[in-house]
Amino acid sequence: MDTRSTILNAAVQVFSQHGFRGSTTRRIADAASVNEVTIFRYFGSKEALLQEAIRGSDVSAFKNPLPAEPENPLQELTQWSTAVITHLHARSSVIRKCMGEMEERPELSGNATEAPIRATSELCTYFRKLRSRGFTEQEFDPAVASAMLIGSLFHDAMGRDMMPDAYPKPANKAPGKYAQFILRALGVKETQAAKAPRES
Amino acid sequence: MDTRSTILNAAVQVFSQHGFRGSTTRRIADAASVNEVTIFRYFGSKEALLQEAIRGSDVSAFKNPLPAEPENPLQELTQWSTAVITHLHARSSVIRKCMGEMEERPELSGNATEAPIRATSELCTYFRKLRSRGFTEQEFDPAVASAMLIGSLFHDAMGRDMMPDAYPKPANKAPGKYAQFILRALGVKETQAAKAPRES
DNA sequence: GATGTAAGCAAGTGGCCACTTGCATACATC
DNA sequence: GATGTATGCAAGTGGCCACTTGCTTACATC
Repeated sequence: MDTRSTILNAAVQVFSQHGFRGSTTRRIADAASVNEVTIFRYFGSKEALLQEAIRGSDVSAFKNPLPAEPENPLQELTQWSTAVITHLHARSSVIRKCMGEMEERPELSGNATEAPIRATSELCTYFRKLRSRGFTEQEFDPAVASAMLIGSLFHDAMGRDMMPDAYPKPANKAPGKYAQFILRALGVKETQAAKAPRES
Repeated sequence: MDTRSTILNAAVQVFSQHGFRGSTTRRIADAASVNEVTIFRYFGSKEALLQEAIRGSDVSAFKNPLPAEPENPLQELTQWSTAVITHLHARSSVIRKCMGEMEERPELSGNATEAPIRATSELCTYFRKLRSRGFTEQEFDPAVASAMLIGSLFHDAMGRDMMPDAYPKPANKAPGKYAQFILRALGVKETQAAKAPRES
């Protein structure tokens, strides 16, 4: 890996542990096993380095689309939720730091909102499709359903480490339970969702 | 108000804007309109001041109990959710900072987890009571239901300011919609919940 | 072997920070 | 009027920080 990317990776790692003010150029240099001066030669300033490091990091790069045509809602939604929660949990430190610093330094983590917004709207169209394809038997507001699922996944990914008793166990089954709960509220038939895996 | 509490309040306010490292004693002194030296005379160190300020602040003091005996689930849950979301939203800056700094400085915001844990378990027993009193017509896991409602409220309170389009509108109706959605998944009769307000 | 480039190293600069010290002022209580 | 207490003010100390400068080393390419 070349020096530039080494520094960028180290910067993200240090930032996720210490935040902006705690990410001293010395610490980043040490983490990258690079001379401190090299940082300034490449990026000019700490500000510029961290901006590039975080905006360029994969914090906001979540690519795990829901199927365009729903076939087995429970399975599809469980899989998607699991992917989302895994993604969020793996990045929980950076996300927490970004949330804490966003008001003070919006230019740093400004793009952190893109991913959740996209995920929510993606989920929303999936729910609408469930309805138009006749999977649901209840009236519901897709915006509410998607905000709630995202909220549950987010909350779980951020908080479970600190307060494990506040969430359903075991952790790896939780995404499926959230998905199932949502589908029940939409009136998606249990059988249809439960049987399908055997067919495949 | 006496000098001591003035300083404590100023400390919380500065912390909520700048985090621990950004809360310089000079800034706190200015915010409290007090000489910087006075801070050290009262608290000895910045660390001690912020610890007392945050642990003593009402971040974790949420007192808004659910009724011991459910009568009108939708109304009760809506009211409770509204109170929770209002409380969280009013303190969102401090909460975000605490979340970001908790790993690095657990002694500072260590008690921040108490409130959500208590709220979740309170909610959980309320849901159990709904079931044992025959309000529900579906099987459900109360732990999942409560984690999801808390998650939705938390996510809304933390994120709506930054990405208003990812949440149901209008904001003041959202808590009721979350509550209603949950109750629907539990199979609590719509009529019973919807009519009740007119009876009172 | 000359030249260019990437990186290290040592030292320094000015600024902010937590915290200390010594002294002055105001006020209240005896 | 003396004493104690709460606070302000000015100055300083040592440390860390972002950032700069000047020089050196290592390597690759011509």
